[in-house]
Amino acid sequence: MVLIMLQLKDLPTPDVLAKFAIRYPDADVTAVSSVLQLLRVATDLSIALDACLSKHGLLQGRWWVLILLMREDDKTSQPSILADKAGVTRATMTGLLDGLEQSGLIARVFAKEDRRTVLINLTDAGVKKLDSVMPDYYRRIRRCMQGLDEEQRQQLQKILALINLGIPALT
Amino acid sequence: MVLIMLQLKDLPTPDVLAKFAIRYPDADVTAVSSVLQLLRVATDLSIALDACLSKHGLLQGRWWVLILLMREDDKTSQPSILADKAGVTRATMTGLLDGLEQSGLIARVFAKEDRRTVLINLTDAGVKKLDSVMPDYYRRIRRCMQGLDEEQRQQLQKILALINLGIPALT
DNA sequence: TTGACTTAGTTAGCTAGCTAACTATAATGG
DNA sequence: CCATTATAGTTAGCTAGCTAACTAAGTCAA
Repeated sequence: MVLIMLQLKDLPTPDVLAKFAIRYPDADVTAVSSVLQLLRVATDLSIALDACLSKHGLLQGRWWVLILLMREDDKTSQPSILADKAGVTRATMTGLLDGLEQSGLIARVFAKEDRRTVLINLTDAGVKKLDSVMPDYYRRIRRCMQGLDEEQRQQLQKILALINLGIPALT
Repeated sequence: MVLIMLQLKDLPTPDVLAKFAIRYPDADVTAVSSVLQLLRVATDLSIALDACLSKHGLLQGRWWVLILLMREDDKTSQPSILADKAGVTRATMTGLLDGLEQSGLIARVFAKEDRRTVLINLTDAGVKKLDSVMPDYYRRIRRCMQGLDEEQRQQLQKILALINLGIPALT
């Protein structure tokens, strides 16, 4: 997964927003500030999680591939399926798998029935790597979210679902 | 601003999360799913906004620089200040300004009092460009957020502020 | 006043995404 | 049953971030 946006260190103050709202009357001030804050917090979260992964020698893209493989009962999948699930192109997946194969965390096996397809297998080393990363990762998420009670988490998910509904209106 | 993360097309279903929670008892299921959904929605939002900007021939980084300049009363700033406000390195800002200068949207002027500093000025063409982009951008944000009433927007901002407080605990 | 340090900006080279073009294999239909 | 089309994966080259190293200019203190 890869979200691209500026870090927005300098969110507009209410008076800056008001000034822009005068010049551009279409501006919905609370909508804009909500969206910007959402992007800002998500960016900071993503950067912090990246830092956690890099301590374990992983990058977000590669780590996500390991998780997708771990979800499979036989710890096996295919590049095209992994690309769809991770939301990257097949070309990008080729690169991610190259890195993981070099580190010995996955193995490429050619399929017998269809010689076009490659089976991607999570190796024992890959399982071991995830087993060392995930507890740390989950502990950090827990600590980060401990200020929110169960009701607030549900509110957040509901609100995010509403925003998600509105995203098609953007394009 | 640039947020980096996978697209997470395939968020874990509750039963996948539960399976992982058994293997990794530190997992806080509602915390993890909230964080992942937050990253997912923010990613989709960011991609949709990028698409909007690219229709106007802009990229997010460059557009953000124009906005920062528009906020200044004299429509002028410096590369280092812009870099800090945008949350990018000075090297990155050099590249962004190169592109904007080539398009004629900003101009570099050497300062007289300190010959190290370069003054960045938003040109008339830059103002015109923003005046054509911002109304469209604001209209889209409005439409995207129209499903949320004022109370929900406040709830969102409050919850995001709480998460933001927890982010230092991640590192 | 000159040598060491600081600051502003740029350049060079790295990364991990992307698209487009390619090879190899399989499926299909006239 | 062979020509066309579709599918799986890879390669090549682009982009916009990054870090590290650099130049040029200003500051400060012995």
